[in-house]
Amino acid sequence: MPADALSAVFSALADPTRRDMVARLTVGDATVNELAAPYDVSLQAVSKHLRVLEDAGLVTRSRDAQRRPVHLEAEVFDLMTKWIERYRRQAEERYRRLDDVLAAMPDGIEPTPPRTPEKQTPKPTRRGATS
Amino acid sequence: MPADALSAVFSALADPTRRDMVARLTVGDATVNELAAPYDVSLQAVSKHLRVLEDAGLVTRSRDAQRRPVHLEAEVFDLMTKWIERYRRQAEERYRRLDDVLAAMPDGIEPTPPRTPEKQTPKPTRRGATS
DNA sequence: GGTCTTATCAACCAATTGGTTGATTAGGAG
DNA sequence: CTCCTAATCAACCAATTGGTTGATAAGACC
Repeated sequence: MPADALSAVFSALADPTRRDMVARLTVGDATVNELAAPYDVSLQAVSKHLRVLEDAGLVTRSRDAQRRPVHLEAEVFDLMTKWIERYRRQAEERYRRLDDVLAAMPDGIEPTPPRTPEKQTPKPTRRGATS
Repeated sequence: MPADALSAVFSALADPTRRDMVARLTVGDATVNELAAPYDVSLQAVSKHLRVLEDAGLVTRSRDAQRRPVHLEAEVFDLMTKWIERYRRQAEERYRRLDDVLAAMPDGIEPTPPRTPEKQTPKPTRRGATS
């Protein structure tokens, strides 16, 4: 039940069984029983997994008599993809720039290392944990 | 400590503080103290977060006197991206096909709904949980 | 040598998680 | 109405998680 959406999605997919169910659902909607079939766990456990996926917005459930077909909401993937790509690109960009600097550098001079040496932010008390 | 790499990565990024640290590290390597500065938690807590990120292969730590600079390993992102893209594409492909079928359909006939109606897999006992 | 800084290890704690079993709801079939 | 099927709710349990404090290790500084 993490408040923010991104945490919920990552957390939901951190479980191999749940990832497996998502994979299964790309093939088409399925009932809880159908989803449970491959796994050696109780139906209730599967039900719980589905709730996690639902809370994360990865699946929705509709109604068909006493069955509750589960449907994959692929759009949520975009949330993750965006987050990942953003920082991946940023990190790669950084290396590219660093490589350029090193390449352009005449041998023997000190390059001001990329380790962010400057500020040390004294940071107030903190130990008492205000929140 | 999930055994499989993908679970470890997803799990590591399921925490907003840890995602934040990853974001910070795209700018450049940092020491534990530098990483801890923005957060209102103990240094030990940050140390633990870093261990989770390290176990997931998202960061590595080197040595610089008594400092342990943390370095982002952006390649691991690919693991996730691959998994996500695979199933996202699969899901989108499925809808595309479904749309085609519906579009090609003359009005008024029963389209065999996309809800995977066929097999019901009797599945043996199961309730006793063998593993 | 002592002491300050940087960081980890160790024990503990409350909350969450993934699983269980048992009871219950909801709807179709006899 | 009674029974069967599909699924959820509820209570419980062990393991994991994110946090804490206290002690310790490893170097630099004087």
